Amino acid sequence: MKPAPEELQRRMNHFKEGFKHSGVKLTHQRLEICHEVGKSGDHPDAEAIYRSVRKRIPTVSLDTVYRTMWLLLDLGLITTLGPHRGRVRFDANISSHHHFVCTKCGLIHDFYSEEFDHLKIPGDVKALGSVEKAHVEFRGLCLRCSKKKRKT
Amino acid sequence: MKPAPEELQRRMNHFKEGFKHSGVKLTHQRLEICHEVGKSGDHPDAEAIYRSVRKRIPTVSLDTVYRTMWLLLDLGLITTLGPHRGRVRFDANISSHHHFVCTKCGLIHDFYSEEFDHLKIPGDVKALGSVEKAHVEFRGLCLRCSKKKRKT
DNA sequence: GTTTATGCAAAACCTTTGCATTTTG
DNA sequence: CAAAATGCAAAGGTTTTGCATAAAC
Repeated sequence: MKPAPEELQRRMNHFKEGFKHSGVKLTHQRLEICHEVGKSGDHPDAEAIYRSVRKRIPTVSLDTVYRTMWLLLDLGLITTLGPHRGRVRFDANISSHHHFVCTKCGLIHDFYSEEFDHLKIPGDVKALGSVEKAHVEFRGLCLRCSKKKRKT
Repeated sequence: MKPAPEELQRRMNHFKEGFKHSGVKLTHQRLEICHEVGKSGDHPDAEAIYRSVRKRIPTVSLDTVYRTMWLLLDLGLITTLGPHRGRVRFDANISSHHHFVCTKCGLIHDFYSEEFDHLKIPGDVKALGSVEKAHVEFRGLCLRCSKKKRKT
């Protein structure tokens, strides 16, 4: 499910705009990393991005990939899937429930909703496999983080 | 948001049943680990569980905690937050979208839905903070994994 | 008693950091 | 040119593994 060429173009512009806007330098490496991430249809990890970029810039290093990805994340130009930076967390609550996640501090709060437990599954999702559970995640800032001054 | 005592009891029974059913041994350590996880209202990482359990079994080791958690996961008695074991993955798709996640192989597939983009936010969630985005995740087995024989 | 799980220590793995060098604006 | 970013190598943190000992069935 790779993005169409126009979509990639749009993403690249968005990345470049974001960089300029925040005054960070548009280096060769960063642009190539953005290009790789932007054209990926799956959800690559740092290693995968590193491998791809290395085809074009053989001297690029893995830590530059990480630095660039966290930069993109801080600028709100990408999101991450999975655990808040590294650690796996476990959920003992096997009854169906949903989460509010603070994008800043990583706080996760459970909530329950009959309605969300039984969301209608779209046809194109049914085609992907058998759905066992629906899980809704609301992302935003928790009260505590809202109070702190924003950095922008 | 710790579970009520009855709920903890229910969870413990569920854990024990699951263990017996699959023929793994009900060791002292495993039961204590289950107890700690079961009574946790937040979403602890391995280290946090380890620290708690060590108060009761000072000689317990961190790797036993990990082994037990993965066992619980394999038996479907807990879930993890974040799709796959450990690695951070990045998502270049900044337009609002949702995911189908295969709980077995970790495959993640994007899909779009106007409806899910604008889910009504429950009152108790509003009280937690400001919601910026809604994200729906359907979990199940992808076609490929459904075809493979189940291990049970 | 046999099989399975544990604890330890060491390894493997993923991510970050410090610093000299290079590149960007 | 000044400020910021890169690459390298080494460190930091998390998770896994091998193996002898101990515990469960």
